[in-house]
Amino acid sequence: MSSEIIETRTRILDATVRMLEEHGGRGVRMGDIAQAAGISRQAVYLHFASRTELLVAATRYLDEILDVDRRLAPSRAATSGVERLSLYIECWGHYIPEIYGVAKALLLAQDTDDAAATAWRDRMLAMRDGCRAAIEALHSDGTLASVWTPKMATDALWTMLLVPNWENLTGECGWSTQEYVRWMKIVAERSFVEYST
Amino acid sequence: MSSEIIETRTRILDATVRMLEEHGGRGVRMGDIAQAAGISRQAVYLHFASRTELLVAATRYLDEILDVDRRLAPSRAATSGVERLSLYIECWGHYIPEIYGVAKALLLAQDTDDAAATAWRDRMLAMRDGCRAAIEALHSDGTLASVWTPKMATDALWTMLLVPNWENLTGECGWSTQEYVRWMKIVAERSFVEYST
DNA sequence: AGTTCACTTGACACTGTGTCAATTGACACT
DNA sequence: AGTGTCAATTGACACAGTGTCAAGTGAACT
Repeated sequence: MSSEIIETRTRILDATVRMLEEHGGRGVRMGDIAQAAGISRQAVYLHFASRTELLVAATRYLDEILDVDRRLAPSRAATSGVERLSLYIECWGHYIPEIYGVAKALLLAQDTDDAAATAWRDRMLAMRDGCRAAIEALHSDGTLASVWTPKMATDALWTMLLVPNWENLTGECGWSTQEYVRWMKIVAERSFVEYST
Repeated sequence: MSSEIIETRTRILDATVRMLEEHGGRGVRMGDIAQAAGISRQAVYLHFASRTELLVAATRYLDEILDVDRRLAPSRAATSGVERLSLYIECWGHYIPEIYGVAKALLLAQDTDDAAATAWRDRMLAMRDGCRAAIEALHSDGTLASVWTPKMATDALWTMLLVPNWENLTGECGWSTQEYVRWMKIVAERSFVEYST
């Protein structure tokens, strides 16, 4: 019976991820998710106290499925700062499209819900750590361009990698994920790596 | 009497701009604006058919007051591509904080309203033209870095200049507008201008 | 005196979230 | 067989904010 609880919860999370993915994170209501999970709208509230809580849980659930840690391993194993920067961008750039639906929904929920704003911020701060690590690696290699302090370079790189930029380039500009990754690498290397080698 | 119509309309627009500026574009309701303008909520609808229409009108009104064209003159008068790029960033970077409240409100309205999305997109496309002009200027100077096509460089510069980036750097990272402008100039020059001169 | 027009007041429809209460149906324990 | 538990169901409702509608007020123009 306790396995049934888990099962329904999982079915809701699956439905949430699927629906958000399908609709680009926009206009998916609690009732739609419930319907997709084959239960009543009210039953969703037996497992998640609010829409935001569901979205946050879906984010975590998706992270688990996609195995973020494994994906980040190559970047962590890099032997130079330049390589680390490049591999981190590669990893994140391919990750965004996979989480986009859920991420967008959380991003939109921010406007009306403080809990959603906090959850999103936390998530982005975790991503910032990766940026910091890459910049630190450059710094200790002595290859961080001298115009930057590590803190400022981290902020700048972090901001560039934020979801809305990916959204604009792939949506409005019609870029592919490949092109996005290539762009980010070029901009980041030219901006943060000292020319002279 | 026709001057009274205009007066009330203007009073509403003034109130809208003021309220949005004060509250960072968030959580300002039709009733709040009406109250600030000294009229009833319903009276606002006598002048603007919807919240979105009011926001769009407020944007135009603010553009008029701030005299965008005059501000852009120095950048248009630049004698080199590099100078034009730098002056355009300077201009836009100082413009964002002045329009932020209204811009944010329109940005938020996008989620629920297609008309708002279109209005915002148009606005951003106008800004993109400035980016294109700067990149073209580099290109015809022969100083556009060879990794870029003009179209891709335009997309990339445009995306970097988008409001959410300014928002993250000044909000989350605590940068001043000065620092933001300095950052953008450094990143843009290093990214788009050929080193060798 | 009568018309026009901006504006007011008050009521209401609509949407989506979240809550509450009463009910059903399956399973487990005795 | 009888009882309790618990997930889930149904239906109703509160709440917020936008937008609509109808009737009424008051000042200016003719």
